[in-house]
Amino acid sequence: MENIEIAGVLEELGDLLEINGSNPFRIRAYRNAVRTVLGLTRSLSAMVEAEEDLTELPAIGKDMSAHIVELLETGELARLAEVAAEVPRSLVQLVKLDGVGPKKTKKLWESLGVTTVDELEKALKDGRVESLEGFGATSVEKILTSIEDFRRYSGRFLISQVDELIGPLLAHMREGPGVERIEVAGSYRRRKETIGDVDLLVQAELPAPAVMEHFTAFGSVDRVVAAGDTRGAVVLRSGLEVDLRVIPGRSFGAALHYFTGSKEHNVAVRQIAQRQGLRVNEWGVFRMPEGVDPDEVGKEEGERVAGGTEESVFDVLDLAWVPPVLRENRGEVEAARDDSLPDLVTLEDIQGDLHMHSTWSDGKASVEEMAQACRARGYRYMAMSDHSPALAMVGGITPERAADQWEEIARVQEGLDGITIFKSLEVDILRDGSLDMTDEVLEALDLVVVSVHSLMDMDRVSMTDRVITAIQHPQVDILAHPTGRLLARREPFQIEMEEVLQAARDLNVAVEINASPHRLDLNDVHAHRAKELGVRVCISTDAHSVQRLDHMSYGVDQARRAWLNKGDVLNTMTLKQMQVWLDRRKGTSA
DNA sequence: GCCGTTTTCGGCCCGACTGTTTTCAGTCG
Repeated sequence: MENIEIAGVLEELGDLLEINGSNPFRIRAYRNAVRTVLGLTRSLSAMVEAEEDLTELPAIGKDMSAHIVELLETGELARLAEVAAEVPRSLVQLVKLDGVGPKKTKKLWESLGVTTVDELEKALKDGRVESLEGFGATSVEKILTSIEDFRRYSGRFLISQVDELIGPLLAHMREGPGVERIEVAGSYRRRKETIGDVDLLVQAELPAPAVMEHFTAFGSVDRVVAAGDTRGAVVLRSGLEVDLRVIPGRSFGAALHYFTGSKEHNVAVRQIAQRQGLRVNEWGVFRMPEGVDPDEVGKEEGERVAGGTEESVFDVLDLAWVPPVLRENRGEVEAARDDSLPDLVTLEDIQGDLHMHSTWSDGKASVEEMAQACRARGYRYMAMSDHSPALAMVGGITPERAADQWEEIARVQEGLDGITIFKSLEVDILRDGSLDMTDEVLEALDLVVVSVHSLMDMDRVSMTDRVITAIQHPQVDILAHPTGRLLARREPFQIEMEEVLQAARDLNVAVEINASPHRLDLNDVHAHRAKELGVRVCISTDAHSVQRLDHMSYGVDQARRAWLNKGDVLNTMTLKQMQVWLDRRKGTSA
C-alpha cells in the first residue's frame, strides 16, 4: 500500500471521527499524521519492512503506528470499519462542501437520513433541509451552489493559471479608493504548485467600505460570497475564489505573515511567541500584562510590540525573516532562530536551460529561434533535447536523423556568439530500462536526458528497477520529470524515489525539477531529499515553444521551496564548470 | 491522539463572517 493511500485512509477516519463528534484534538492528531505521511520521501512499506520505529516520525505515536502497520499487513483498518458502522463513509463527501461542516453533516444525516451529495441535493430541493433547525432558505441556496461548484471545479488551480487570472484584478484593486498597498498572501505567495483560493491583502485606513465595494465591483466577479468591514470573498467567472482582507497600516505586516501561512508555520511561530509571553494574531504582536487571560481580552489588547512590517514580527520574536517559500513548518522556524536559513537559489543564478524541444520533434520553434530566445534570456548554454523515436507520435529523432540535426545545430551555433548549444536528446526509458537510442549516437551527444513516457502503470518495484537501470547507462546525465505526474490530471507513477535518488548520487547523475507548471516534478519534498543526499538538481523548462522558456521561474520557485541554494543546482554552473561536469565520467573511467 | 524548557497529565493557535438558535454556534481560513 502506498503512502498516499495510507494517508487517505487516515484522513477518512479523521473525517468520520469528526462527524461523530470526537475530541477535536484527536481529530487534529489524525490531520497531523496525514501531513507527516504525505511529506515522507520513503515508502512506509519499505520502512516497516526494515523494521524501523514509526513513532520516531513526528505526529506518529503508538496508535498511528499500529494503524499504519495494520494497513500494510492487511490492507484494511479495523478501527475504520468500527467507525464506519456508526457513521456512513459517504458522509465525508458532504463535509467537503462549502458551508457544510461536521456538525451540519451529522444533523443532515441524523434528521433526514442524507448520506450522499446526491441525496443532499434532493433534500435541499424538496424543502426538507430548509425546515431543519439551524438551516434556512439562505443556507439551502448556498449549499446548492457549493454542490454545483463541487461538480464543476473539483480541483485546484495551477499557479500559472492563478498568475494569469489575478493580474487584471490586482490592476483593478490598485486603482481602488484609499488603497495604500496590495499584496497576495496565502499559498500563492508561498509559490505552491496548485492554489485553492487567493488571499488578497489591501492596506487602507479602516473603516473602508469603498475598498470592499470596489473589490466586489470587479468585472470578472461571478458572485459575492461575503462582504464585511474587513473581509470579503468573491468567486471569479473562472471559478477561482478570491478573499480580500482590508488591513490598517499598523497591522499590515502581521496580517501579511498571518495570511501567508502556512497554518502549520503560524502555529509554530505562535508557540514561540507564547513562550515569550507574547500573543501573535493578524493585528500585531502584543505583550500581555501579568495575570491577564488572553481569551478574556480584545484582539488588540496589551502592549503592541510589532505588526507594521513582516520583518518586525519576526524580529520581536528573535527570528530571522523567513522567505515565504519556506513557511511550511519543516524546520524553517528553528533555522530562523539559529540564523541558519539557506541562501536560496534565484532566477538570476540560472546560467542555462538543459531540456527543450524544437520542430525536430514536437516543439513549435526552430533550433535557431530557441537558441536566440535562450541567448536573450542571458543564458550561457542550452541543451537542444528533442525526443527519441519511441515517441513516434511526436516525430522523435531517429539515429539517422540525429546527424542531420547536429548539422543544423552547428550552423546555428556558427551564427551565434555568447551561448553554447549542447547536442542533446530526451531519450525514452523503455520497459526494461534500456534506452531508446543507439550507443553510438548517445556517445556523440554532449548531454543525455532520459525520462519515462510509457507504461506508467508498472508496479513500484519494476518501475524503480527500470529507472535505475536506465541511469546506470554511462552516457546519462539527467533524469527528467522523475515521477511523471501531471498536476490535476495524472498521479505520479509508483516509484521508490529514495532508491532512485541514492542511485543518482552514486552514479553522479542529476535529477530534474521540470519547471513546467503542469509538472513541477520533482516535488519539493523529493528535491529537498536530493539535496540532503548530495544529488545535483537541474531546473529545466522542457519548453516546447519560445514562450515556455519563461517557465524557468516556476522551477526556481519549486527549488526554493525545497531549500536549494545555488550550489545545489546544476545549471547555475558557468559554461566552463558545466563542460567539466559533462566530462566527469571520462576522468573516472580513464 | 500526540507530546514534553508547561514533561507522563493536561494542554493542544486565533479571529471574522454568516445565518439564525435574538446572544451564539458553525464554518472557514
